[in-house]
Amino acid sequence: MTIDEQIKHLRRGTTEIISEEDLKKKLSSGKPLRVKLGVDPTVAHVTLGWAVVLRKLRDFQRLGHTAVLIIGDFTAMIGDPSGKSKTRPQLSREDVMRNVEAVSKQVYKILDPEKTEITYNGDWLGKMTFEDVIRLSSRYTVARILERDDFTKRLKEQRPISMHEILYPLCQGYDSVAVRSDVELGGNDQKFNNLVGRNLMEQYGMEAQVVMLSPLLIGTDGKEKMSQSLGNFISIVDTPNDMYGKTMSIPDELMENWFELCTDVPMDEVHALLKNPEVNPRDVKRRLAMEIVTLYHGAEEAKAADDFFIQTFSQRKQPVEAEGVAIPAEAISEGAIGLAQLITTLGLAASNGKAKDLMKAGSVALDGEKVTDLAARFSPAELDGKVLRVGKHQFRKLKA
RNA sequence: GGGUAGAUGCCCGAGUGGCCAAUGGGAACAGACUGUAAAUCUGUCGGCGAGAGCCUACGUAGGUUCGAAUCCUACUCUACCCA
Repeated sequence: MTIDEQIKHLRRGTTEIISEEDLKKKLSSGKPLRVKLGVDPTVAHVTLGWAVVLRKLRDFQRLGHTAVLIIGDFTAMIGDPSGKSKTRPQLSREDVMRNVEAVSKQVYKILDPEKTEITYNGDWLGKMTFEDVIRLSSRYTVARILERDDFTKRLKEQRPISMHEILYPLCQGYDSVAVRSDVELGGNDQKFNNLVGRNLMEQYGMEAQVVMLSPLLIGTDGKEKMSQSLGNFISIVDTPNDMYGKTMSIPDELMENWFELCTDVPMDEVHALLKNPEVNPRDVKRRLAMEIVTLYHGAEEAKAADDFFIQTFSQRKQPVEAEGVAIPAEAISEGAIGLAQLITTLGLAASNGKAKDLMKAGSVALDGEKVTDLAARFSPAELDGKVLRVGKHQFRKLKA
């Protein structure tokens, strides 16, 4: 691939490259670049939104470059103020470590472990003395920090900005210095932080990193950016059916964006599909869902998820194979089982009250027959082999 | 250091002695409709309970009262203004 072809390829799913000239220069040098990505361990899942940048990172790896993942174990204790109108709660060390463990496994579903370096920014940030911190802070001015959108906004709205939040961009910027990054990837909301990295590197006499920004993926609610705190996310370790189903639930308008950011389908093809009046939008979305499931679970699972969806949602049939579960002992009292208890203990509803609400609403069925009698009780033998449906989505084959 | 305002359910936000498990909006969940979604309409939306009902909740701890989210006292926390 020529340099221009490489750049064209890398440009997919980015909104801004600062600067493309610099990137070209670095790529032309022929040496493997160190491509930095900061990982925020405040969450326990790699979401599709996050996968956008991870996939970009993988693109670099395929071109022979090194991925430098920085686990922000230290910065997580501050909480990135990006895009937040509120001060974030600070996480405890244990929470952070638990997340790191979960996340670092998931990351390799996308990245090539051979070309990945994992570092923890606590290794350098945690060792700084207060004097070091003061020296670092002296390299930046308050005015420049406050330029940041979210700070400006909060200031104007008279909402609080804590001192530690002001230090956040400096910490992240210093990470770039510490790992000597050539390129830093990030979501659009990271622009400010990443640019601070560029500035600081120059201050420390290094060549400034190139900053590549990707748009934020809108979540399944179609409104907010995908994030775990909002619950509008798809995890890359979701089951194929979940992943597929959640994808099908996104608003139509999001499809193009999701194709670009979450799949490798050529955009010409996507546009053709979307423009063709003969094609049912539902089927375009099925294609999208299949592509996504294929990436994380393989083509076979994707096909199965598609079949499952068509049967249970479009045709409203019971799935051929519902997930089997044993009837938990806690649900049985005096030899019989109340459905509400069963639903709750299986985790299909948050409480008995909720389970009963669902029954009243007619959304609970056994083998296709609605059960609305709240007092009804069943013996384990009666339930054995039956398929319990709760809502449209959830099916369980019961085993006594 | 001085002053002012405030802390209510997932979020916002009403309530200012009994009619309050707490108006309203949003979110969420379910039902109908449908092309999957969206939109729309309907219902639900603290816990336990088949139900009657019981329990727990309005920053924390006490107090007044037959009765408090509402009054009093102390405390904690937050924001803003002045220095």
